[in-house]
Amino acid sequence: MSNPQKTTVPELFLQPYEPKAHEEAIYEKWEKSGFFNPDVCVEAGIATADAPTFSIVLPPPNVTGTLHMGHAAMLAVEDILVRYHRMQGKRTLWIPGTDSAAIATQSKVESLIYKEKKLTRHDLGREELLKQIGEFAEASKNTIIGQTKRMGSSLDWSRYAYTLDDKRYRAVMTAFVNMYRDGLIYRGNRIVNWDPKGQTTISDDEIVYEERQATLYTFKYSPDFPIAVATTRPETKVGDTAVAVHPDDERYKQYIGQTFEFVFCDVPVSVTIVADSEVDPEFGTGAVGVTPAHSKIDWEIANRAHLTRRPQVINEYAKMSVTGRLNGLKTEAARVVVVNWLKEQDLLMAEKTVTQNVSTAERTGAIIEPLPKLQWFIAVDKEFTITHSEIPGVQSGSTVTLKSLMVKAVENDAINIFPERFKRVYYNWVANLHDWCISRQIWFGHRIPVWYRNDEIYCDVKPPTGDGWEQDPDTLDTWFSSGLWTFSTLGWPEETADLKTYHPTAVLETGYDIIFFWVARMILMSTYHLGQIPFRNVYLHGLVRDEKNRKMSKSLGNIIDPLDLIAKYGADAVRLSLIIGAAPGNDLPLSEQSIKGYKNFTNKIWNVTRFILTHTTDYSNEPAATLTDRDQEILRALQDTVTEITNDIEKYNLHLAAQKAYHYFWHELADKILEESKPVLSGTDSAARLTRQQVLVTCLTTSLKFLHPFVPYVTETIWQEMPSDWRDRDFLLVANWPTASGKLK
RNA sequence: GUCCGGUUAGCUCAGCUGGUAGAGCGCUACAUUGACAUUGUAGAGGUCACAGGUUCAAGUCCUGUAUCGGACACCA
Repeated sequence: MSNPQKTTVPELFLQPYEPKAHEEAIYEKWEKSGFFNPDVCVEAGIATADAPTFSIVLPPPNVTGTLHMGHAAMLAVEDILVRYHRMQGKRTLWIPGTDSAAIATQSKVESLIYKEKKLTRHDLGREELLKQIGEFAEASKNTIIGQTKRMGSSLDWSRYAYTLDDKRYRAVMTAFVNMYRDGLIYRGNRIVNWDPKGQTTISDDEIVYEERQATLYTFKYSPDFPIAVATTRPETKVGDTAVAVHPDDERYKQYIGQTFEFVFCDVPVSVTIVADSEVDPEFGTGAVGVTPAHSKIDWEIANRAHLTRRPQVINEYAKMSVTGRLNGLKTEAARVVVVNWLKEQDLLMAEKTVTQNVSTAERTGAIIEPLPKLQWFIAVDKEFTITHSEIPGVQSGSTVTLKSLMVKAVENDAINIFPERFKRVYYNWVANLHDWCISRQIWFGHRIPVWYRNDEIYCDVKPPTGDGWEQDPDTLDTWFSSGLWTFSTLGWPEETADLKTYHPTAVLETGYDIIFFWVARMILMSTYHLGQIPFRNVYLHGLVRDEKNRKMSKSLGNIIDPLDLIAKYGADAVRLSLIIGAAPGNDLPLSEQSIKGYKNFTNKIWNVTRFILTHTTDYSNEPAATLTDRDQEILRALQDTVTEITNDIEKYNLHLAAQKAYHYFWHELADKILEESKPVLSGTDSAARLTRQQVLVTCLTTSLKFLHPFVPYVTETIWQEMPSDWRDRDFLLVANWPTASGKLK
């Protein structure tokens, strides 16, 4: 028979729970345990060597500064998933990393240097600028890692990756070379989005459309020109080479094929009338002035009409480069000059105010100037043979395009998206996708592995031998390397054990605003390079807004620093506030008051523990008398709660799971069960007293387990203080998740 | 133009496969040196935007209307 162990209530429970006093120490203990690393868990027998795996790569924060609430939400969601699956005994891996974020970081550092020293990157030179950016990135990286740890994130730091480190560099170079050899990366002279302020090309996704008022001018090129055209940009008309009309338009049919020569505002211009069925005869005059060098659509019209002459009349600084009075003027100034000239010549027929969407660069705010440039592109519509495919619905050896791979991976439910409605958004984007311009005229990033010598071109991971080779000066779009992230972090292109074990990853969790930039590109890269999907599930969280439901922004001054909140209320409370009430894909307003409420909850857990410890100093876990009816009822309710929470987590309804865990613990266990247990515990029926003690201990340990993914710090702090025979493992971090059926202990 | 989402308690939002509504904060009254005032008990407060429809039964499914918001595309 057992000797009831005599325990005492640890002293720290006599004080209210103070997160600050415990959180950092607990995180250190976790790190020291090594259990964030699945290899250690296997060695320690916590996970079996053949246990199922669960892996997530952390969306790497940019090394541009510090973490914001969006990052905090992301970390909370991912950590909950990871902790849950780790407790399920899976080989669970969550890989941390940071992103060099090419343009974002370079422009930030450039502006800092300019503010301090009034120096530009050209004053510093490539090497010096890169050195300073490197230092900035390093400092920023350390800040971010520190903040990430404060949130309680159980990341395997031994596998930390940085997009510019040596391993990732190799991956990026290899990816480029492979795609180049398959003909999927090509160099082409095409209209690109040129950012005159940033002096670089940008992708379609880095454009922000701004609605502005503009004037639509209808005019004739010269007095004897037979067709009037309309434009909001008269200054570009000096670069026109054609007027396109619909082939069936009776008004203009007779002119098709004719060429007209004239001088337009000092510039000699030659315009041919061409037929193009894309032209809408109902719109405007039914005729389009074609400026092939300064409009994507016009470039394509010129292609279809086989027009080879495409004079560039605007340069990289958004200034005119032509003969005559317009030369050297900025486009806006040139527009005024041209309009005045049209008026003088009596060629202007109408002016109309219209609202139009102006393309601006997301990063610099400059108005995008479409320019023809020799750049590197990824061909998304080009057919090729996929040698190896594990993608459902795609046979090895079949003919595919990158676009078709991107569609198939989602279409066949190989990849699930939560919430599902974003699938449509995804398809929509893929359908509208054009060849992706991947070269950037900035210095910070992965330099393109291509060298030139006279007419020779060399592309390989390693530089060519011999003299006279010059490397392409451009770097790659940051999303090129980000697209490789699920497998570059696992050691690709080496065939590592990690890659075999943890890819495809289980979940990709990120904000819905980043689905195109990143999610789509990871699918592209992974299906092409590995013949695998990058992840089985996509969980999209919403934007964190302030309590008035406004976006957090610098200009509104409503940015909340997660670290301030953690200092005030503890990481657990911050995590709960970012989960409860936040359905996937929906924005969530963050109010400090609710965080305060959740801090109270952590104290509630603390005090329930204290109560149970106080009443179980003579506790014995020997099976004694049979459970009372009420005891059994309590255990059944506990069982049901475990089942519901487990199901909700499995379905990625973390907000429901957290809500239920919270509600059960406070309003069932604390408010009802504890209250009604008081007379039992102080009563004379010793058998009933003993079984109730056992039931309460079961309720507590089980609750700590299912609460742990949500509020890891307070639950682990308590776990560490509990009598050892109440625990199945020394760390709650790796304790066994309560089973949904069977006995609870 | 195409697509999508919201409209539920004073505020901010949950509510999965349909069964006479929930949380946090706020409000009212009472209690309390008793695990916890970072508290407890009780309570007020909602015709779940509106109108039709399906159903024994509809915030929950269907149709339409209003209104707010978002994404994408874009024509000169």
